[in-house]
Amino acid sequence: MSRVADLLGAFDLDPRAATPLYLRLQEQIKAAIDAGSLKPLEALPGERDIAEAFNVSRVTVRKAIAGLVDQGLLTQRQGSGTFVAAKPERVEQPLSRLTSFTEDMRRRGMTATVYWLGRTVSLASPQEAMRLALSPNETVVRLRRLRFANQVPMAIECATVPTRFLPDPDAVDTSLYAVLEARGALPVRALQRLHAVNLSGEDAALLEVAPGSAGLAIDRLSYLDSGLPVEFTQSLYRGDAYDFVAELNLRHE
Amino acid sequence: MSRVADLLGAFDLDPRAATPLYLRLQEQIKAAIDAGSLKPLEALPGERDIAEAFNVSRVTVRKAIAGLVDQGLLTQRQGSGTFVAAKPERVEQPLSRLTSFTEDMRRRGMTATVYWLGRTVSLASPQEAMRLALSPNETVVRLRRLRFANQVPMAIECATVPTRFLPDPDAVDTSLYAVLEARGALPVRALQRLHAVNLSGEDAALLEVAPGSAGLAIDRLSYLDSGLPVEFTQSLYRGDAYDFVAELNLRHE
DNA sequence: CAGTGGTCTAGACCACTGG
DNA sequence: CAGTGGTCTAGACCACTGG
Repeated sequence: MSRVADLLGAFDLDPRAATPLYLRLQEQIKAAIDAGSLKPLEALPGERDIAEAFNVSRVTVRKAIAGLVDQGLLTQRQGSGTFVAAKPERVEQPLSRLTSFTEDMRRRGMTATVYWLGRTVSLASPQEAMRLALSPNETVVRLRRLRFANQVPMAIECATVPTRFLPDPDAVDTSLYAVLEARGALPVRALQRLHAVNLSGEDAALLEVAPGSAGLAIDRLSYLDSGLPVEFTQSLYRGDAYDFVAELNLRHE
Repeated sequence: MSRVADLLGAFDLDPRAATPLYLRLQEQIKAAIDAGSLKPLEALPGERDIAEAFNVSRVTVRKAIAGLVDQGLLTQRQGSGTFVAAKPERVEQPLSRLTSFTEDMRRRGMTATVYWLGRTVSLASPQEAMRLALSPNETVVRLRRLRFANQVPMAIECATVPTRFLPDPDAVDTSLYAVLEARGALPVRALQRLHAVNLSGEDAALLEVAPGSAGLAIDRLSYLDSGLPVEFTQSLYRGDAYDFVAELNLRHE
């Protein structure tokens, strides 16, 4: 038995079969990887050897391999060979997580504290009414807070929540999300819009940076599972102290 | 002038050119779509006609087309023909998509153009070697570009790619990802880190804003499905002209 | 240097489409 | 039916790798 057949198994190449040759060959190779006869980082036989062993043309072998490379099961290096891809090893967190400042800082090993700039209840502004899908005479709670991480001012945060979901602004201590969760109104999805701004003198002073310093302006609109908007938050983060991290994935169509 | 050349433009097929024939042909077809001489839903000339007109083999034509089909720009129907895909018009994009600037702008209905600031090949810096998992004596391609959307400067982008994945910096025209995809090294996952900065005089001048204006600094490290890092890109976006949008989801534990 | 993958050709036959 | 894309062959030369 040849080395190739050893690794990849026997191959029935009935030319009258319904599925194309290259697809059957692809399945063959895939099976060998799944079965473990080809281990991660191990090299496949050369394309010419596979072609000869299975009595197909090299183009057909390449087409079979190309599909597996696309799928990430194999990698190719010119002049070197074709190799089984390394184990995925994902231990990561989900794509994009919706987190509160408090939780975010705790995960980074920092202590989150808050200085209250204001908590008020008033009629929704036309802009707020539109974003939060409210009728014009509904009321909202506004929570303006200065956020610290390890005593360093990090962000100015202004959250707007319909009183329907949060009747009492004084119920919020450090975490708005904790209170919303307790009231059964925890947002599960959010749309976030983010751009860079030069901080005004007033904002810069609160954040203890020079006027005109770069800041990150983040607008966030959060939704319940039902699709109802719960919270609209405008934040200003210090550009020099905050990193926004995201994991992205390629669309699979 | 033949019908094919009419649609796809003249083609210089210097056989000694650095970039492969099929990639140049691919660019040609793409350009015809972008320029509008091939409109959405319109049929391309037959593969045999293209091959004859450009004096290349049909296999080469098919490989060029295959890449564009993968990118979603073309669709093929056996027995019928190859057609320009319908306008993108995606109402909502998936959670977090890994996109190229070119693609991003096209989706926003803007035209992306590029001014090259430099393309070099050199040894990887220690920092680059670490991020891209290279041995210290490996070489990288550095692509420095100024990105425009509708003639307005939007971003300075500096991409670093191991020559292992991109041997020839001149192969990249507008889209690095298109070239990487053609070379079978399309990243499928990326980690992005983003913060606000005040733009230096030099960067501000390139972006046509006042020195010290706020900008968005985005570092992105992209990975193959195998987990191997492919590309490290540092970008500076104009704070006043670019919105970064993300959809977030609550962790499900 | 031998061996690898990367590109390319000129041809062939097939299944399918649509007038 | 002519024309299309889908598959496949047997060969060639290239750039690159790594001993």
